[in-house]
Amino acid sequence: MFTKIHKTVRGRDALVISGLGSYKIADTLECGQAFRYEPLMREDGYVEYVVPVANRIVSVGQSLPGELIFYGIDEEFFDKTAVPFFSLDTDYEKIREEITRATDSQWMKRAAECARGIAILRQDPWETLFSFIVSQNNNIPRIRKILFAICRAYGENIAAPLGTCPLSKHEKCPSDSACEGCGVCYTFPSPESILANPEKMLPSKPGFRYKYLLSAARAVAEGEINLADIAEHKSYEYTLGELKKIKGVGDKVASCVALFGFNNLDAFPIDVWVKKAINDYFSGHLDHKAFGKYAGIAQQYIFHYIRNLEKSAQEDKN
DNA sequence: TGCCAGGCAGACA
DNA sequence: TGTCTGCATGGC
Repeated sequence: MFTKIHKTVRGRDALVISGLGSYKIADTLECGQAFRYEPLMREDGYVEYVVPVANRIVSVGQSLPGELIFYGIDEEFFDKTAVPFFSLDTDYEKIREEITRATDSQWMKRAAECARGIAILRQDPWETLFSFIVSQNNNIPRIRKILFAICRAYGENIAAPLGTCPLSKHEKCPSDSACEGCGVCYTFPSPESILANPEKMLPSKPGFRYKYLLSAARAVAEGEINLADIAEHKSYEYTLGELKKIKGVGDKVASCVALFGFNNLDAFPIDVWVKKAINDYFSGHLDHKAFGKYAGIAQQYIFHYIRNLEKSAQEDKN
């Protein structure tokens, strides 16, 4: 269990959380499960990110694994909202050991070691659903770009009063009136606001996904699927079945939403990267059920590791 | 310049 | 039931 201490860090009031095992905020945010975050600082082993959490701008920094520094949030918001969002109440070190024990594959053991510190966030189900529809046949930088543009088009700026967003002084956010440079400082558009003016999405260039985003907005707004009911049900199979009722949502998107939006840790999304890992390192077959209720976390380790391997190989080539 | 990306639906065999 | 193809667009 973690401990909380209020103190001044880097000249700012902060809530410092210790005892989080190997938790790494950079790997957790940048491992492909979330798209709306913005790195604010990376220097001398210190990283800091700005993340919208439940319509508040949260600034979180880290110098040491297992210790997070939250700026500008009160303890009540931390306990009720930040703890579940960042999954700080889950012992990922124990889960990682369990996953390592469940496999004979040395490659999988290395993947678990490489991904040490990654936690599965508990994101808003609607935002996760919308985001992973955008992710179809797309790359992460472009997914972020599209989502940021859509948030700017529809969302309400939550940086008010002006200057409360740390990004307002950031080079990526040159605006002196509000945070118009990125999508982090905006609320995520509701299904109803999308339906009220769907054409506003078009300048964000969602491409062929436009019709799928509309069908998702319609399904949620008109009650064909009930996200609160799915969250209450807590079963992966039920979540998958409900989400796949939406035109444009297949196994991959539905299982990502189950994992990252509904915390179904047994979900096992198979995308091009995981498929490649299974083909190259598991002789074309991987029984994910061997990882039991943590299959989704094992999947994220595989995704993270294979992408890092490919990235290193590419850097060696250049 | 061309390949590819956290896929999916529809056509066809 | 399984395989193939078109879809929009831009990152690399």
